[in-house]
Amino acid sequence: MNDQTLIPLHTLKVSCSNCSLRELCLPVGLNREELAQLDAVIRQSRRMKRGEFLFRSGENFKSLYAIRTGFFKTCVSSQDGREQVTGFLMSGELMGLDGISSSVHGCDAIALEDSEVCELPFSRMESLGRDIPSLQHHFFRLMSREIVRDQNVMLLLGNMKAEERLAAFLLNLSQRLSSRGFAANDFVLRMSREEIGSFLGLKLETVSRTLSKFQQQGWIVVDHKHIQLVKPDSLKELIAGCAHANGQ
Amino acid sequence: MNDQTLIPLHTLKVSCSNCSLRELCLPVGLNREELAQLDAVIRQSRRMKRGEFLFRSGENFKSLYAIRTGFFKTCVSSQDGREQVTGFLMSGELMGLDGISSSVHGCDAIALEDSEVCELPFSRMESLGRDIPSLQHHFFRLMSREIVRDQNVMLLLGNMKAEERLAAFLLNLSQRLSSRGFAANDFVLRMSREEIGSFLGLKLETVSRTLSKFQQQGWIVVDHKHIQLVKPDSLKELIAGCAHANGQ
DNA sequence: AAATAAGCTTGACGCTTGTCAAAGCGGATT
DNA sequence: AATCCGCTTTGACAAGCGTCAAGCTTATTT
Repeated sequence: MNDQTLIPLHTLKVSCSNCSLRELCLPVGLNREELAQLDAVIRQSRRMKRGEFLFRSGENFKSLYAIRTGFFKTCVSSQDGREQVTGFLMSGELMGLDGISSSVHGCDAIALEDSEVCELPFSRMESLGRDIPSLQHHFFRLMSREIVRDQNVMLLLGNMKAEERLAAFLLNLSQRLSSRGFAANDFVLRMSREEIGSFLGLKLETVSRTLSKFQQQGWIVVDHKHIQLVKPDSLKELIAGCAHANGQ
Repeated sequence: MNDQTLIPLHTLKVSCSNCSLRELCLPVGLNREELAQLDAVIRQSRRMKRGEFLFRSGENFKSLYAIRTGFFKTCVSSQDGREQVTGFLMSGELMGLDGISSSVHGCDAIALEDSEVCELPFSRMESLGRDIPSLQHHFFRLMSREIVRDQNVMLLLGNMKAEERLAAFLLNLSQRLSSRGFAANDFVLRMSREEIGSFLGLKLETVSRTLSKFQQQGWIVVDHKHIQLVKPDSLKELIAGCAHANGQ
């Protein structure tokens, strides 16, 4: 349900020298001068350890963050300690868009593995957008894409049963990983069963049971966090009829 | 969960001559020339009958629509006929933001009562934004606000029980109506029980039963679509601890 | 005005999922 | 290498909500 990358990452060389994120999540089609302007605005990348907060709900919003490498979750927490995971994000995806509306971050962003992000100071990106129309348009598209993603999650949470939710979740991960050049049917989950459950509106026991059920049916192989999709088509059948549920 | 109005509507006179929506959902702080530019871009208002589609999922996206008067729902429909209502929208609120990402509308927008909307051609708004920074910033804020709203709905669907969902729903409607100058505790629902249920991830019978339960407890009075909140504080207690659930 | 349809309420029942509990496993730490 | 702790799995049971069905009210049609 989350893929904000416009160009396939594996087709590009990532320049590690100065963390210019334009290869990762910014549009192609800029001329040399525009790229130079962009480079001047994008800050050095920041390295993060697993478990570290990139930002917290309530902090002042100044920047968007693009994931260079690694894996994050975003979540809103309630006063009594319950947390709702609102997304799992991987390389090339953007975090912090919800902070623009009130100049305060509306969620926490937490690294689920050692990661590297690029900081995009928003007000400078905004003014750069006025000089570079295609950049401005790209930001509107990114924000709209986030809205579409969220609506798909609403569909999932409002209409689907546990098995359908988990199938949609696995297929979405698979699709996003494969678009980044990783194996589509063999991957390692970066999040716990509890975090999956929070995202899908299920309890961790239900997640565990449902994964076991898929395995018993020979559709997947579960070895702790290592997942293999043996019969992805069976998973797809499960969510056939649930439009849009299979990611974008 | 949805209030995209930046200035209280009831403090403003709505100029009915030419549907300039700037009073409704566009920012204050523009000078005379900027307002003239805006007026040139905003199209005549369009009147709609109850049940009419403003746009449909899959249609080409060209414009955003601001509600001048009336009430809408937006929903995504699945292939097998199930529908998920993704929002209920009232005057001053904006529809169509999800279409920017792919140039195709991602949901249906349907009038729930006779309504009037203003069309905002997006590409012209986009270029106008480059000339008027505060307008550009306002659009980013509107889109971000929609993301925050959607995340709150995810929290509702993922974490809350039927009673909590319905309490949050009623209080959110109440708050948005009162910010428009209507009574906060006495209003008429424009949507059916089934549509409420679709939005809240519940079946219509559960919506009906839960409303009856609230009434039995003396918290509300239900007379078909006419709702009175007798003890709104009791509803608020119900969702205390569900952060952000009470709208923005 | 009668007839029909659509929406709403309420009850009985069953399924899905949550809750509580116990035990297994693996990774981290010392 | 041994111990501890967190995560996961699995079972038994309960609760909440969905499903099915009947009857009701209101709105629409003829």
